Amino acid sequence: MTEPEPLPPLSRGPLREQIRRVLLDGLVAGRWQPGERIVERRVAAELDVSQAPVREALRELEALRLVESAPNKGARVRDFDVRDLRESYQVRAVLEGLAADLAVPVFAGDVRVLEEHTRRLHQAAAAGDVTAQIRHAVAFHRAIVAASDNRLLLAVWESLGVEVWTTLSLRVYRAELHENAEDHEPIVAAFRRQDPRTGEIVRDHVLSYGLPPAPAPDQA
Amino acid sequence: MTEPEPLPPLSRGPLREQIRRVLLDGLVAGRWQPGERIVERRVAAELDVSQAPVREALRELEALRLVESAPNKGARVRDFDVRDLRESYQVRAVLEGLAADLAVPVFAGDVRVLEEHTRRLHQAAAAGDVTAQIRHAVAFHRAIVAASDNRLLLAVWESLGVEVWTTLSLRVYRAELHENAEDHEPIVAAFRRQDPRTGEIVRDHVLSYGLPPAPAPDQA
DNA sequence: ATTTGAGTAATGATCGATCATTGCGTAAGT
DNA sequence: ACTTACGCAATGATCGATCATTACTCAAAT
Repeated sequence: MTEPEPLPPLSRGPLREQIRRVLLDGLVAGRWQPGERIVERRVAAELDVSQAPVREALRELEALRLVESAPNKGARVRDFDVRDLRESYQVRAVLEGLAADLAVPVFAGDVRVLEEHTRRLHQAAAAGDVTAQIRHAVAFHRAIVAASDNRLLLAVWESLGVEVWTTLSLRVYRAELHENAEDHEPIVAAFRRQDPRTGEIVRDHVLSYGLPPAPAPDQA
Repeated sequence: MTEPEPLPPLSRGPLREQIRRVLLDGLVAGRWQPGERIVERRVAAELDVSQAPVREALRELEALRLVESAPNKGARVRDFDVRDLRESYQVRAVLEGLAADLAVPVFAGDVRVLEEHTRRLHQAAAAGDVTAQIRHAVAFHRAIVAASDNRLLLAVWESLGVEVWTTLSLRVYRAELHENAEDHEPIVAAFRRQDPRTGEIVRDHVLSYGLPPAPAPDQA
């Protein structure tokens, strides 16, 4: 088995997953506006599939809180607001704070993985690739959660849909991109020296994302 | 509209919800054992419904991590272990800790709701009704999370399925029932005096649930 | 003009049937 | 005996059609 890529699988995975991706892309691209309905049959016809897998895909989007639905009412795109972002960062902060505390002994000072993510984040920033910046910043945070060795914690964190929400927050109301590489250095350093306050540091780092655009620091 | 109860609705709500309840009850009652498969068609035939709503109900159980499934493999009852409980309490601890901090100014010292839950918990304990104990203890914790006024936090907490998991943990391996009423008094008191350490107190309280049976306290 | 209610189109919820994958038993081949 | 390939039953995934609820139109009644 030395073949690197057998062939680009024309249709990989269950249908519902492909549909979910299409819907996700559509939401991120703004094809459906907030408040707009997503009609199961219309999507099904458009993708030339039946209603069933579309339903299932919509359920997954509902779990990500990207759409909301009531019985016999169907799904509609959620109308995001700043409150959603604040709530998200509050929850992320405590989750990732816990993850960091749990991850410190797991990393055991070996932070090469985190350094690699930071490096790519730097590269993306230098190239001005916002999408890649988000992707690598999220990967950085995810690596911490994954290292916590708490499966539930990882599952809950994934259910927040951090990458999609971050992307959307940039699109919907042109929020600032907080994820700059420098901010992650202190975190890497904390893990490197196995600082008992690493959780606290990570928590405050995430929490700072949800804060107003950063007050002018030129006043003592 | 003064009629108190028009009629006990013979079949309320969407089918999938009724089915979900049946499956939940079955799991809690031990009708399906850990590791056992739950076959969509068999359940459908047994309840005289079609496969579709059963599928949807199973998806919800999967979200509660009560069953696990892989594509084309179907669902099977998860094989819970102590690790699951430990993970659950760790996550609950930070979530409810955050909720408590957010809820302090919301309660503003008015803890009548929490007192009521505590009172009922006492009653249930006195009556030896374990199920009611769990129900009221969970309601107590849920009240704190609900008071946090963070919708995402509440949604994430609900997704943990605390009540079902607590009940199951008693059934599967006869875990101890930690939820005794006295333990909740310090929490109520902290909210009453709006203690800035309330979050910390709640966090430690929840975390203590996941600890071993409590070491003998007779040694200084 | 406003309200009420029948009628209807749109669409979610559910159904019964079919397609496709998996698991497993069985037998030929070594 | 062990391995491999074939065939079949079980079952998840998907489909096309039907049922049931909702949202809406519009006209008659007030």
